[in-house]
Amino acid sequence: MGIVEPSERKLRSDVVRNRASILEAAQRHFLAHGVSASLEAVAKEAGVGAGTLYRHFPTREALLAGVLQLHSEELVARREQIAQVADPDEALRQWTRALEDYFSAFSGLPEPLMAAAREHEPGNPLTLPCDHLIATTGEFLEAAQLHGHARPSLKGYDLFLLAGSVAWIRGTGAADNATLDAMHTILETGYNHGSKQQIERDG
Amino acid sequence: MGIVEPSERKLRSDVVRNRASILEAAQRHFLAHGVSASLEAVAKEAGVGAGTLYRHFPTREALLAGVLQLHSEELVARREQIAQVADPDEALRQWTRALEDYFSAFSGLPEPLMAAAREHEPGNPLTLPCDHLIATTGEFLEAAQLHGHARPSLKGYDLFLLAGSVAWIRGTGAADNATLDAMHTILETGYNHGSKQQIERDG
DNA sequence: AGACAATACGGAGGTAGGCTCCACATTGTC
DNA sequence: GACAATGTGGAGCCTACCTCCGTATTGTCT
Repeated sequence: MGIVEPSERKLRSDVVRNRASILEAAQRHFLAHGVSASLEAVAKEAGVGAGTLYRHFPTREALLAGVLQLHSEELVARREQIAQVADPDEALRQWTRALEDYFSAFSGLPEPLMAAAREHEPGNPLTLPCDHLIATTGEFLEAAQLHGHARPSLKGYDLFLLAGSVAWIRGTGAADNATLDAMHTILETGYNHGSKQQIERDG
Repeated sequence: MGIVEPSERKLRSDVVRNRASILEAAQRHFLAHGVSASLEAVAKEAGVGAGTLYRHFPTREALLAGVLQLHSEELVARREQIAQVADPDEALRQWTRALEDYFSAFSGLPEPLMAAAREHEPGNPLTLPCDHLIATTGEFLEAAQLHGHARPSLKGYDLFLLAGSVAWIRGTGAADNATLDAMHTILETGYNHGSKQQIERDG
């Protein structure tokens, strides 16, 4: 139906070179200064002008999405691996931890991610990956609800947000490892309770 | 030992007038645009120059602390009221909700608050109120640990951060009421579990 | 190889907000 | 009423975001 035109013209070499250079520099700056890093500094470090950066990535979110592409692929790999786990409760636990790690890649990352999950406009380049993550969370959750101990009333979105909020706390630097452990324990106890009693009754 | 000089000179009338005007305008702008509201806009609305604003409140945190003063007093009143509740679990629940509401006064408020709780430098004017809130949380928590069902391993700081992270989610607008309810349920289940079993065993 | 058209580049420049500084105005006191 | 202390305002500098367009680079076609 639609006219398909896969690379009607060959990509110019400077385009791919600059794009890679920008992504590299952005990754470094986001790591060092969080998602609010100066885009002008990124452009300078990438050796391109501001205009070039904004042509490749019109918004900060677009640049973030580009940098996160690599991380997303890692997360997909981890998903496959976790899907092999027999115990659905343990799988859900591992997935929520993986999600939290993904959110914690850069300080301040949860903010644009949660915003993208909220506003379902197709304009935001982060919306697509977010929806994918929410769906995957829902799959692990449903398995744990059917054959494990996960609270039945929950939705994948709930756990998605919860992972985001813990990642946010991590990003602020306000929580040391002991506090983080406490939060994980509370959360995992909380979302597994409710169905546990039923199972114990049925068993 | 120290030289005490309580109001060596009478406060100038323009000082108190401007201070009040600034706080009023800031309250409005923080409400409307979150804690990142433009301080120049605040100054303009207060009818003062930028210099005056910055002399009264050298940093955004100082201005925030000023605006939060009123809220803090409300929270103290609520604390007194909650302290009357007989059931320590219920008291802890109410206090964490009150804390969360306090954090949710302005969009983006949890960020500077958590930062102030982390860095224990006396320079930050938000550190003092934060420490107070953490201490109060610890008191309610200890009561619930001794005579209720609260998990023994927890610290007041853990629940403080948890309340902050839920408030942060609220501020993003990513969570509707159903999701917020789910998060509260998970959290309250989670921080009450662990001791519950001991009590049931003892009972 | 050379020329041409399409495409991309870069940085100047406009906008906005944070924060400082100091000539001037206001205020309390004597 | 005069004087010293104190406060005021906004001009001005800085940093960052983002756009625009004259110029440079690249791929293609002959």
